[in-house]
Amino acid sequence: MRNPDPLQKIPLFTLLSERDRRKIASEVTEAHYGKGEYIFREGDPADYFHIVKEGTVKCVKSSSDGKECTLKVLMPGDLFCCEAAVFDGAPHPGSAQPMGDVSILRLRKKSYFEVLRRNPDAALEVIKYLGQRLNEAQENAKVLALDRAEQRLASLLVNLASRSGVREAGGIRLTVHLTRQDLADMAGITVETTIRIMGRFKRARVVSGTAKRIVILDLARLKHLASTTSTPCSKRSPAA
Amino acid sequence: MRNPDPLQKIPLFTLLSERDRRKIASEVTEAHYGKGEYIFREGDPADYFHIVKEGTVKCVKSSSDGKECTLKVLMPGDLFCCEAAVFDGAPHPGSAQPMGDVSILRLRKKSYFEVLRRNPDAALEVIKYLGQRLNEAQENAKVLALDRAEQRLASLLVNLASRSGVREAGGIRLTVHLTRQDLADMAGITVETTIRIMGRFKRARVVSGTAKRIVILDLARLKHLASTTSTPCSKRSPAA
DNA sequence: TCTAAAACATGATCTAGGTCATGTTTTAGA
DNA sequence: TCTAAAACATGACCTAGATCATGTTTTAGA
Repeated sequence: MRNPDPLQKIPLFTLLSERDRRKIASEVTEAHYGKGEYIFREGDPADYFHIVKEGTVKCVKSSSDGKECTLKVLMPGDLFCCEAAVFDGAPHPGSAQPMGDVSILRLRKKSYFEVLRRNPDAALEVIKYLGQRLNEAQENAKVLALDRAEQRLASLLVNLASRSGVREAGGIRLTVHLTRQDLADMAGITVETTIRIMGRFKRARVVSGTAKRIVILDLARLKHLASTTSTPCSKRSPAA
Repeated sequence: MRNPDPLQKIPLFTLLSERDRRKIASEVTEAHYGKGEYIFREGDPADYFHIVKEGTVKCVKSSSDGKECTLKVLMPGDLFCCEAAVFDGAPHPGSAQPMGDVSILRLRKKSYFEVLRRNPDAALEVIKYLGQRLNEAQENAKVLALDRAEQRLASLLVNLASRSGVREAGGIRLTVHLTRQDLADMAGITVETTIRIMGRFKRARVVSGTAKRIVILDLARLKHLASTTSTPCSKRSPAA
């Protein structure tokens, strides 16, 4: 049984005319990937838009000397490769890797642009979306440029809580599964440092759990830790 | 004597119909700022697009504990505040400061969006532009996350060379005037470190000069320094 | 259920680059 | 042209966090 309009719920497609959306939908193809594979690699030609249908995907960039950083973790509904897809002929500036089993919808970017030309409201929506992404990217750059490890990790967890957190007895659980290594790659620090800081957070009852089940116990405290260098977590006693 | 169509040469406006461009032009107002002033501050309401007409402007973000980082230096023709301007009602996520005397054109964002709705090609152009900016921002984040001070500074200088460099006998001179502090704020390092590294670059005949006159003498070498951690500048002898 | 491979954890160093202190040089404006 | 304020420069020191080394615990799949 095929979904007649798989794009209806994806923000960037809802504003299209129904006719155009159907047209686009008929051109969308679905693909599946597993851990260890690449959806695309840095330098590959960028002819498609990608949409996460199920699972999570990470956008990765690597430096010339082998190190990697994760720019963003994408969840169902997120559109990706938008950075590259807007250039004509330019290759992907980063890679996309599944973090487990995922299904991806892909759409030839040429088709999408044609349709956007006929749907100005949708085009403005895309402008808005890119503006938000740009904003996030710059906020991220600020954190990387100015904050120290503990603050970076705290900021990251706060962001993740709002993007993938579900309320639960005693805290906010992250639905994305992130190992310490994943967190490290996102915060621009090493695994060891991440483990140590997460250990402190744990002892202070700010977060709990590992990869499969990370729970934010004290969001307020975490926000505070993200925004000040003056009271690092280590200095405080583990809750009276 | 007033320029009848000041927007004609600005990339994001050339694709508008002449009629719309004139309409927009009639709504554009010009403003002047001097050193030490703010064009807008973080948190201010963002109702306008801004275009640099003359001079240079820097986009700045500051962390909660006072430190500042410079996200980008904007030159004549650059459009800014695009990050914020796309949200409805959201405030500016950063400040804009002139780096000397500047003239700025400002345009109510509502007007621009109305016009974009009627000019799909121009809207796609904006999408493209934002995609590029997003790309730059992510590239920047990568550098901040993975590279060390020397590489960051080298990358920065390479970028500046391509954005504001003019060929000159013996090298590429930067038309923007940047103090060591400015470079530091862009690279996410301290002034002292910047001065020391620039000193090394100078001794190695890779760059020369200060603020008013920075010249890149050896772009190839600089590119190499930007992309590898294995042969830092200090280790090499200052050219045989 | 067992087992190998991930993931998590912790301690012992080491160092890039931050911080502080104290000049010198350049620049701008009176 | 003089002078105060920026900007540039350099040394001494110190720490956050990287690196390396060596476990333990958890997870997945046979």
